[in-house]
Amino acid sequence: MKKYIPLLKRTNLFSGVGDEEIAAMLSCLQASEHAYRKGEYVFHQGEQVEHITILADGKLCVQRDDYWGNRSIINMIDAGDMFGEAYASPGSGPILNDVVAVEDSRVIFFDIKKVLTVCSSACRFHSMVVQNLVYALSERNRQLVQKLGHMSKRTTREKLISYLSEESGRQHSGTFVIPFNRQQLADFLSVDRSAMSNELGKMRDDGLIRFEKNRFTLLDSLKEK
Amino acid sequence: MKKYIPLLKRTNLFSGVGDEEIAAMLSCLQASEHAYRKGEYVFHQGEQVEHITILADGKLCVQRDDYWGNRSIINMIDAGDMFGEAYASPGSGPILNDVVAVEDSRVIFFDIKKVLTVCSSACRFHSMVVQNLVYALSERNRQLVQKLGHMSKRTTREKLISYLSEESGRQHSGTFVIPFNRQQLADFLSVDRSAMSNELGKMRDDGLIRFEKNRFTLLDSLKEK
DNA sequence: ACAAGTATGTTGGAAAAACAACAGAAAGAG
DNA sequence: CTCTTTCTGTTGTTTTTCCAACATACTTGT
Repeated sequence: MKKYIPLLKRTNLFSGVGDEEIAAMLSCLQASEHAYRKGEYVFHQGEQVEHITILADGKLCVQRDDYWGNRSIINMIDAGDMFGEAYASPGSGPILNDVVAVEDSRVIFFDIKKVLTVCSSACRFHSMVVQNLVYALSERNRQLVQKLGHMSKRTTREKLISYLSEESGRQHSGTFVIPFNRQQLADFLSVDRSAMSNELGKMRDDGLIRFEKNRFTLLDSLKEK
Repeated sequence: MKKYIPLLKRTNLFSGVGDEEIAAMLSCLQASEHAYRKGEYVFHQGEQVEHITILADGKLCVQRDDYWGNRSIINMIDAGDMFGEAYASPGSGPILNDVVAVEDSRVIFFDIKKVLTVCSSACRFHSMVVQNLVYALSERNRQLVQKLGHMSKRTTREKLISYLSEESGRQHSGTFVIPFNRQQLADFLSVDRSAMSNELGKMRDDGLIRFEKNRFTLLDSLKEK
């Protein structure tokens, strides 16, 4: 597990914690790892989650398929991101989504109870981890509210503008890469893929955006809106 | 401020903390209060939030109006609920929503930095409050994901079923009261009010639900879906 | 290089939502 | 109580999305 220390140092959860402390906490928090092939499930909907996890490598998708097969994507998880933290509270109930590997991935698990129970000795940095957890949770919170902002738009075009504008801001550039293919983007925004593809074409014709594959550029005429 | 101790004891944030400790923390966390008339704003969109707050009395609405005047309601806040906690992290940026009193209300403010900085003396229970904060944040998180679940449904009827089913489950009863009037419910689900009203009528005609004013009943024929 | 599979774009018809306008019911103020 | 305002439901029209089917482009494996 020690090979992950450089990675963990750069995560939100262990931000500000030194190498030795992380090494100590790895056992204290009962860290373990597991590899998943593309398409395998890390968590199934309805499952009781008792670990906070960090994605060491690969890419995961938090999604949910309803009874009729309509897929809804909550978000994508990249290397270094934490997930499962929303189930950190006792009595949180089962997870509402599936978490699926969209690339071959390796995941590090931490015992949720150990994280929340400040241990008596050794882990002087434990309280810092708890504080980092607060930060991460509140950030995730704001992300979800932003996503609600996109989804609350009434038309496909408005949803796209809302999402692409946020992504542009987040990446501090008018040109940026999105972590979705077309079907995934449609599932993320809860619209029909073909209709969305159509709308993207119209937006390009209207001189609002440019794109090839996953690289988008917002044009000035869009900002006047 | 001491008059609020009985109320605070029952909040998520101070759960498990005794009267004396709460009294001590009131000054430690620099608690203050403010009253709002119906229609007044507690927070404006774009404002920098530096307090965690608890609603002592009344009812608030977390909402956002876009450029064209379309209103989107994130959630309602009842007495005893906490809000603003998503802005607990430094560098969280400004709040994305308005928080408006929909009834005359009283709000208690706590300095966010004081909550997160464990003080040296006195507050033995401070770390418990931080832990409570983790629980509250993760619960809010799950709530937001549930709301995303409703909004990701494609038709107004599906959104209504999704929301009403959740509310029924939350209140452990097939008959329950929702905290919205029709316009608010429409803004919450991001649909047109008149179309929603229409759909509710059809659902009643189809024998799926009954309702008068804000009291809804889910009928058995709905559960076969 | 080729074939098979996957991703993206395009179209037309069916279904649903948005919008606008209005009528009746309920709530609140004086 | 009466008047005013707000809330809710209804209808018809317009706009948008959904869906299904297909064509083309791109990937991947061999």
